[in-house]
Amino acid sequence: METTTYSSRAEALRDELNQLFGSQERNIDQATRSLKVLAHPARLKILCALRTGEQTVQDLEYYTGLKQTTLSQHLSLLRSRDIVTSRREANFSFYRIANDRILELFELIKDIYCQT
Amino acid sequence: METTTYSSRAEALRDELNQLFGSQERNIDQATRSLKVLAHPARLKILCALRTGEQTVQDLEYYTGLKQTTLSQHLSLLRSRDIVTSRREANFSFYRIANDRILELFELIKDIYCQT
DNA sequence: TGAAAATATTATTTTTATTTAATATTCAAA
DNA sequence: TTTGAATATTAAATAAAAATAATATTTTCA
Repeated sequence: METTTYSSRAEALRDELNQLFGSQERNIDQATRSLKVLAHPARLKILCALRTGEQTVQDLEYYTGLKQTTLSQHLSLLRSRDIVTSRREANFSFYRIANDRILELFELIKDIYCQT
Repeated sequence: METTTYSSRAEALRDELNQLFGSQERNIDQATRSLKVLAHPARLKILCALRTGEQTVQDLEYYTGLKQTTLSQHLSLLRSRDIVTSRREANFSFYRIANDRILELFELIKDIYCQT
């Protein structure tokens, strides 16, 4: 029957293409999860604040106006996706943007959406 | 009382900083909404397919393996955030990446997460 | 030691996004 | 002028993310 033939052709083509960017299936998931973490106003604000260097949680609390517990959850998410890293000194935590690629990505986003 | 003083100082600082990137409040929302739309595996796949030029919905159906109705919704979202544009010819719709900035953003994401 | 400051975690509720399924539109061609 | 192909829209059900609130950890210092 026509429909069966047609859809199996479609499926074959799709499979072929999936194979083509096959191992990228995982890459796409990686990228998706990172982008999801970036895609939140509070977390973008945090990155704005970290743009020029590391900051304490307290500073970030001031910057963002978030309550400690909420901020901490956002930071935890950002850390889990390797967007930021942290170090502890006494009972202060310092956060910074994880690496230059992420900074580059953030700067591009800023350039696109913050035309000065 | 101490707490009141403390928190009002914090608030003042926060307000000052909000004012500092004040009009960016809107920019941050803009960026957030666009990033949210990018942050989905199906929609990233669509962009992969559109990377080299415009495609029909049918082609995208093959590429992504999504059913027509789901794909159409994703395309609608991408269009609503100006990530893609579309044109109609007969009863085919052709989609393409909206502009070079978006393409640039996508390419950077690809570079970061698809180390070949 | 134990109290307090700074930060982190967990559980619950609320909100938002996604999928699915059904239906509608638009256009071409018989 | 109605049939079918291609695409779009809407509504409902499901899943995922966020906010809130309560509590826990970690470290310093009296």
